[in-house]
Amino acid sequence: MTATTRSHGRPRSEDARLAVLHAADDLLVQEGYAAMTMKGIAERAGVGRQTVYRWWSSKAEILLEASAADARRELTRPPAPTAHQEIAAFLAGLSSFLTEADAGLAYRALLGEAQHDPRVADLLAGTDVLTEAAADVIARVRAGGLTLDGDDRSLTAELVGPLVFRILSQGWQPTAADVEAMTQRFLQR
Amino acid sequence: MTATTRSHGRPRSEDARLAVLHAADDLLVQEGYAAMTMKGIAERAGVGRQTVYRWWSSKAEILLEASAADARRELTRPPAPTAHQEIAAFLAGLSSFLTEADAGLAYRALLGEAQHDPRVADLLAGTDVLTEAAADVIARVRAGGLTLDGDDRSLTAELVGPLVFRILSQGWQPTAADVEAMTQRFLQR
Amino acid sequence: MTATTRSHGRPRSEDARLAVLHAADDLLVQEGYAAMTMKGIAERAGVGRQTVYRWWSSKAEILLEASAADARRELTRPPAPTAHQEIAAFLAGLSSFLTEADAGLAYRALLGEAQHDPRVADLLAGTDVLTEAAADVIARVRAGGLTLDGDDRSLTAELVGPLVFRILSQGWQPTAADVEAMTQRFLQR
Amino acid sequence: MTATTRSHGRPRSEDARLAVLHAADDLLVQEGYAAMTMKGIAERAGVGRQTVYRWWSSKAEILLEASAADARRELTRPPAPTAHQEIAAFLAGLSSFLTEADAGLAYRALLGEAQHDPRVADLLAGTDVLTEAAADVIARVRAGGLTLDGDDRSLTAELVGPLVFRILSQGWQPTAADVEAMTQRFLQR
DNA sequence: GATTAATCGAGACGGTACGTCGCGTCTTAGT
DNA sequence: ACTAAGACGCGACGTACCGTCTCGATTAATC
Repeated sequence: MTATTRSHGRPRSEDARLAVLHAADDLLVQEGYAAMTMKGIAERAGVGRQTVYRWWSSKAEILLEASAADARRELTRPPAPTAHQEIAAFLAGLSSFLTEADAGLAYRALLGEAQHDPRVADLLAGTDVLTEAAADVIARVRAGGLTLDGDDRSLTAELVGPLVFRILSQGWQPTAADVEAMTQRFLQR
Repeated sequence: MTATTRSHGRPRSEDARLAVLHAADDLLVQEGYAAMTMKGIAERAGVGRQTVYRWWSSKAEILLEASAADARRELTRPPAPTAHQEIAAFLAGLSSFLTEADAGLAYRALLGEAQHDPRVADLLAGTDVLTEAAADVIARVRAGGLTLDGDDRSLTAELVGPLVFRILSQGWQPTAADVEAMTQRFLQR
Repeated sequence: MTATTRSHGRPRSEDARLAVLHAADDLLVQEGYAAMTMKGIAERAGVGRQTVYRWWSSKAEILLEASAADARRELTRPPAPTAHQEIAAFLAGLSSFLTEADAGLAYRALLGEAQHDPRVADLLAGTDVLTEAAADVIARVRAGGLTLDGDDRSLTAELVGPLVFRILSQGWQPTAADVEAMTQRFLQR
Repeated sequence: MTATTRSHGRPRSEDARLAVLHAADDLLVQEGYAAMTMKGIAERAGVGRQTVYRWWSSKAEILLEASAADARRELTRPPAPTAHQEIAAFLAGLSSFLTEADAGLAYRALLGEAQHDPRVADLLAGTDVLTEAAADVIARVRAGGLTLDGDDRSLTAELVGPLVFRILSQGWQPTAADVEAMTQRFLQR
């Protein structure tokens, strides 16, 4: 498919691409969101500014590309024997993802930006890693024999919504007991 | 308390204060978050920029002051006879608040900014109108005789979290049937 | 006249104005015309870029304001007893002005830029210090009793044109003898 | 000499060379000096940028090559019977060359650039078409029997300097009467 | 005819200046 | 003391052009 677009000209530099993604991630983690400017990213990456603008149209796109793979990996847990363990492990992972992981910081920044900028909202609505990961867990639990009524969308929202809301709005840091309680509540239906 | 500090000199202008609050709200609603700059607010309010900085230290403070009262009013519903109606009315109101109301737009903007800026996060953690309104509803339902196990924080998060998450992350527009389903799910415990 | 425009707001900073003019002159002399960028001027002057753009619309305007007074001073010679001495002194001064003086470098840069940019051409056509200085000399010589036929414009062009042309196009460095010869030629009419 | 260095490999494309020269000229005339960029020339010529840089090291070189032949042709007049006619025709031609002709525009641009850039100054000092054409006229007039004292350089500068200076510095548009007057002045020695 | 080598077009690369905009501060005159 | 006005130093914005560097494709002279 990309082979059809084989054109002349110097090919895109993979080095530059990776340098930009790493620079964006580093800036976000080390200097904070405000310091993650297009100019700053380009300079830290040792890349021309035009090169950044040529391939990404906003900070959000860079951040999404920089963090999506990490986020997916960090939100994925090996299968557990029981539904309870499955859910509990997922919620614990989600909690540390949102409060500690670099990719989680990026996810929160993206979700935040989406409230300001409709273009980012569209971007995020297309590929929401968090919802995807939750849907996977739901599917695995169902495959394990447990009956859960409700459509997938609703269930994923019920699984992650309460935890995400408390973290986003109150900066909550859930304890192991909190996670256990949430797990029981979720399965109590 | 301000009365004790009555000093001589020109008193603070209430006109200027209201003009700033209205200008901020108008800009957010009509021009979007990006256009809601300190400079723009001052100009639209017909107010000196220093006057803005003298009384508010950030856009978030202005927005909070401009929208908190409206948000509280819009999220408050008259008591309903049954717990089911109570919850359903609240969720319906919350849904339209977040997707249609000006104050809801402001709330989302604040929640978004809080993911980028710790100072805004603190501001919001102190007075989260959404959590407060949900806690009121929970209290009313309990006063109505229904037993709900779980602490208030957990219950409010379970009440609003799923809906809020789907709206924030996917731009969801819940239908009446969706609200009814969520209500039943919440009460099914 | 400016008193009528007395308005509110912080008044223009004379420090900033002078810093910009000196920075422009320094850059031109020390680093060359190519280094005399708006950005470079602002940085060397320790001034915001907006401040430069607020008061001058182009490098040419800055350069004109920075060099006009110096140019006028350097092209003005004390009255001499004879017409021959008057002309010779002026041509010698003009020669060193164009080939050595900082203000002369600025004048050449402006004249050069005028060939590229009609706006600079208009600027220069309005106040050409070189023509003015030559006209003064012509007037003094006439006041001294010498009859010179031809209108002022033509005479000034005949006085300075040959010398200027050779300097601009060939980078000529006239000797004392060259100046003497030009003087005799000019008066030989 | 280039013939001896005939190596194998693809030979230089004459099409590309002409396309570049025409593109440069077109851009200067139609869009102005500021639009005559290396990038713009290459694009308009339908030529790779490297091809331009391979054969010319600056815009000035392109412009010189693009305009020199035209300039020479336009400044050359057929011999006239009298010295007066010879000079008058040359000055009239020079006037229209500088104020109307495309090649004249290129010449002025080069002369202007030479005031900013020493490399262009050297380029122009080597082959100044205007001085050459004037020298030819002087030579013809002398061959016609008229005695003109002064070396060639001085005479050519006296012939063209006044006119060129007024055009370059004031944007003068000489009339036929002006040219006639200049002619008489020049021959009045 | 196959190989070789310099050229061609295209276009991405790291840089840097452009002119604008918003930041938060400051300095006026006026109320 | 507070107000509106507006200039200040600062720095990011997104764009344009700089001159260089790969690419695949051409085009002769040489093998």
